[in-house]
Amino acid sequence: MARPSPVSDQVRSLFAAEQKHLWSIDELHEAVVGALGAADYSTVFRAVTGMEKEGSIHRIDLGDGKVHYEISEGHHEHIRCDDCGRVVEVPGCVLEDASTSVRTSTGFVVTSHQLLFTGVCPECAAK
Amino acid sequence: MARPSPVSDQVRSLFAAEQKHLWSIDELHEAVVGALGAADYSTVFRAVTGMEKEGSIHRIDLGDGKVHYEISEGHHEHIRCDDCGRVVEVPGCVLEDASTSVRTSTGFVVTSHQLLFTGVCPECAAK
DNA sequence: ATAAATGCAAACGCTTTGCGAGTGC
DNA sequence: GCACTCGCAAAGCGTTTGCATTTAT
Repeated sequence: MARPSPVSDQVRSLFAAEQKHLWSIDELHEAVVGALGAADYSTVFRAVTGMEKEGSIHRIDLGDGKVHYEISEGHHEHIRCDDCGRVVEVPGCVLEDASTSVRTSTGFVVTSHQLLFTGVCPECAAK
Repeated sequence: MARPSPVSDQVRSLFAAEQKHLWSIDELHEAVVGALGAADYSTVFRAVTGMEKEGSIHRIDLGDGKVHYEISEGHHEHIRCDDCGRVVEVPGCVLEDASTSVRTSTGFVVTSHQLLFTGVCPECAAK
């Protein structure tokens, strides 16, 4: 019952690929165009929002006015360079049992979290 | 040399007030209009961006597409209810010495961070 | 006169949606 | 024929900016 969907498929492959883990819709669009020759931004957008509803990817807000998406497996945090804007993944979860302490202090049951460090990357520090 | 600036002053008072610590530009605008009778959104916007440059307030991104601002003193984190969207401040910094561990794992020197928990607030859990 | 604060309106950037056309099944 | 994907274009929405006006010094 499903028709071939080259654009959506390509978006999925991009997320599945190991090279990059954090994508803006724009970057995805560019990559899809590069791979398929042509693709519409809105099609990429719909593929992405579909995947988000499925739960296979989720939004990451880097505070730069653009929405980013990341594959759901392997939760982790990010750190962004104040200078060049580069974003790097912070291996491991820095917040192991913070949720219980948050629960006692606020009464909220923590379901998820998103942490963004900012700092200066080695390259920028070297300048 | 300075002219009276009722709008900017009002914005500053709002941040100085203890009642609310997290403001969207929209909310600030509404509050200023309520207090002064009239004020332009762009004027509030300019007051806010000025304060941000001064360093007296800083942006907080709650991932809802709007920019929020918060007074700089007393760094802390936030938790937002998945259900009703309510945002509550998490007392204390949950990340005491995470920065050194981040530094060893990524090489970045951490200058700041922003953490957003999401969860379910007591009221919504009661439903 | 000068410089600052403000209001108004339009531009902008990115996200989101409506709709019609194309196409496997 | 049907359901689904796609492309195109426009609408939204919040942020940002240009410009003219007002006003205290």
